[in-house]
Formats: sequence, C-alpha cells, structure tokens
Amino acid sequence: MYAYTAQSLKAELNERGWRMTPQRETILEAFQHLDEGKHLSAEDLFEYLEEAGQSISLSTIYRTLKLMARMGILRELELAEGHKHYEINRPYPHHHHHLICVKCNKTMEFKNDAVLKAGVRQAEKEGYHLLDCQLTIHAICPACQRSIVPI
Amino acid sequence: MYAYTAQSLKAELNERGWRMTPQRETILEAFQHLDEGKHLSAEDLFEYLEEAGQSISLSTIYRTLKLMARMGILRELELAEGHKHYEINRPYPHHHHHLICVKCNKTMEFKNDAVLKAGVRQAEKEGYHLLDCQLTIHAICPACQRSIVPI
DNA sequence: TCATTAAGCCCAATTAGTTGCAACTACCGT
DNA sequence: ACGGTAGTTGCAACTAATTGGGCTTAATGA
Repeated sequence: MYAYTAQSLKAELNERGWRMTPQRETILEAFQHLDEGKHLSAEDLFEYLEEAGQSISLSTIYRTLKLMARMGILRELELAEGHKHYEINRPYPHHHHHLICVKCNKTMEFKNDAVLKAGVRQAEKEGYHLLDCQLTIHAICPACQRSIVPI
Repeated sequence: MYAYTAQSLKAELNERGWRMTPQRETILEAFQHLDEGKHLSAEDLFEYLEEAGQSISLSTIYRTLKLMARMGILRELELAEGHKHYEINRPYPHHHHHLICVKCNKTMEFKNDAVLKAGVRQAEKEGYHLLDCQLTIHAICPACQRSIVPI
C-alpha cells in the first residue's frame, strides 16, 4: 500500500505485460484529486468525467476500477446498498475505516492504527501480500435509534 | 450482537411491529445449523431449502436475508465477486474476520479480539448501536504470488 | 373467532456489471 | 522512427442478482 503516480502505475502495468493508456491515467488522476473521504461509484466517475469533458466509456471504467482495485491502487467499498464505491488507497497515516448506519446509510470515517496493524500482521503471518484492509462497522446511528420508522 | 433463538427473534420482530413466519424461522434455523465458517448466498440457501423439502421463494429469501442482516442477526459478506454471502452473526468468542485472495478468491477466517474491541469502542464513542463489525483483508495468497497468470 | 394488514408468492422489471468483437494504439525490438 | 503484436477501448447485446407489483395467505391483537 503506497501512493501511486502516473509513472509508477505505468511501471507496474508494464512489469505485468499491461499498458498505460490515457484512460487509465485520467481515472488515476480523478481519484488523486478527490478530497479525502470521498468515494465514487462507476456511474459517478462516468458522469464526473463526462462533465469534465474527459468522457470514457462505462465498460472501460468498470474494467479499470476492478483492475486498479486488484492492484491495490483503489479500495473497493461496500457502503450503501446496490453498488460498489471506490476510493484511492492511501497508506498510513491516511488509512481509515468506515462506520455505516444501516438505516440512513450515513457513513463516517475513522482511523485506528491497532486495526491496521492487526491486518498487516495477519496477512504477514499467512504469507499473503497485503493490498487493502478495511474494518466495516454496521450499526444504527443515534438519530435513527430515536426515529420511529422501522429499519 | 447476541445469539438468536426462534423465540427471541419473534420477540424482536413483534417489538418492531413485524411478524414471525414459518419462512423466517426456517431460514434462521438453516443458518443456526450451518458449521462455523460456512456462509451461503441467497441462491445457495434457496437450493439448500429446496433439497430439504422446505422450499421458500427466492424473493422471500432475498427479503429475509436483508432484513436479518439489518437486524444484526446475519452478517452480509462481500467475499468472491458477484453476489453476497450470509452467515450467522455470532458474538464473542466466535466473532471472526476474513482474509481474501483477490486472485483465486480463497477465503480464510481469523479471530482478533483487539479488532472487535476497536469496533465496539468506535461505535460506542459515536453513540451507534453496533450490529456487526468485520475486518476484510484483500491480499494475494502465497500460491498466487508464485503463479505466472497475471491478476 | 374475526378483522386488520403485514408477509409471501409468482412473475415481470430493473439494473449493476460483463462480454464479444471490430477498430485502435501502446509497447518493444529493430 | 517504424512496424508488428497483443493489450485496450467502445459499443451494444447480454447476464444475473435483486426488487417491485398485484394478488393471496396468514400472524397478530381485540
């Protein structure tokens, strides 16, 4: 888990026999410029690039997001219902986790070094090469606990 | 996060104005009898019940799984690609996490009290009512690191 | 027991995500 | 720089997980 640049992305792609393309660079940049704590779905990214005049086809976006997640560049998040979200995978000390209200889908980030360390240690112990490590807490927020509306 | 019985499930459903039904009880039982570390997709459960002569329609299964996950009875797992898996949400000391190989999808369970505690503490700190807390590690297993096949 | 109304069932609809394929182009070697 | 090769893109068709509608069944509370 380290910070990628266009150069290091190209290097790693080539090392594996893959290619750097304008689309991949554009998508990497989009995530790099995203504020901390922001995450996008495939559709979000598609619309965002559309508006920015950098239109990339949806299938390429899906392919690239999955590729980058599998390379450890992006984190695939399971937040609200229905579809995945992605954010750039920043190393410590930016690494964080998510607390999600299952009623209103409000999402909070939080950091916890002990959890990250536990993840690193577990992967090491089993000889795995770590890509991402996320603690996801499903819970009900204070406001929704008070609300009368059932789940 | 505590162990449910048919009685306590009924009580909690009724408390919220919902009903206990034979289908819900059947589904709860199916998960209770599952070995530790086993998890089922909606389709898996459908087929399993079919074979057991306890056929329940797929849409009911989907609705029930989601309901029970939102009540904290089941854990919704994002393991291999394509569809969710569910397992019963057991309290400490059975509570566990997952280490997943992104290449071959092999999944290992592991326990870590520090992580569970960190989750409990974070939820408490924010006044959230905890339902589930799962650390998911995406990584590449030793065998796949050696494999020539690209990602 | 009865009335109310949530829950279940069947099936159609939706939709996130994938795939086949022809055209294109990054990369490597010369 | 140039050209061949193989990875990549974009489009459109497709797949499969999940959801919704309309009607029926049955759990709950009086």
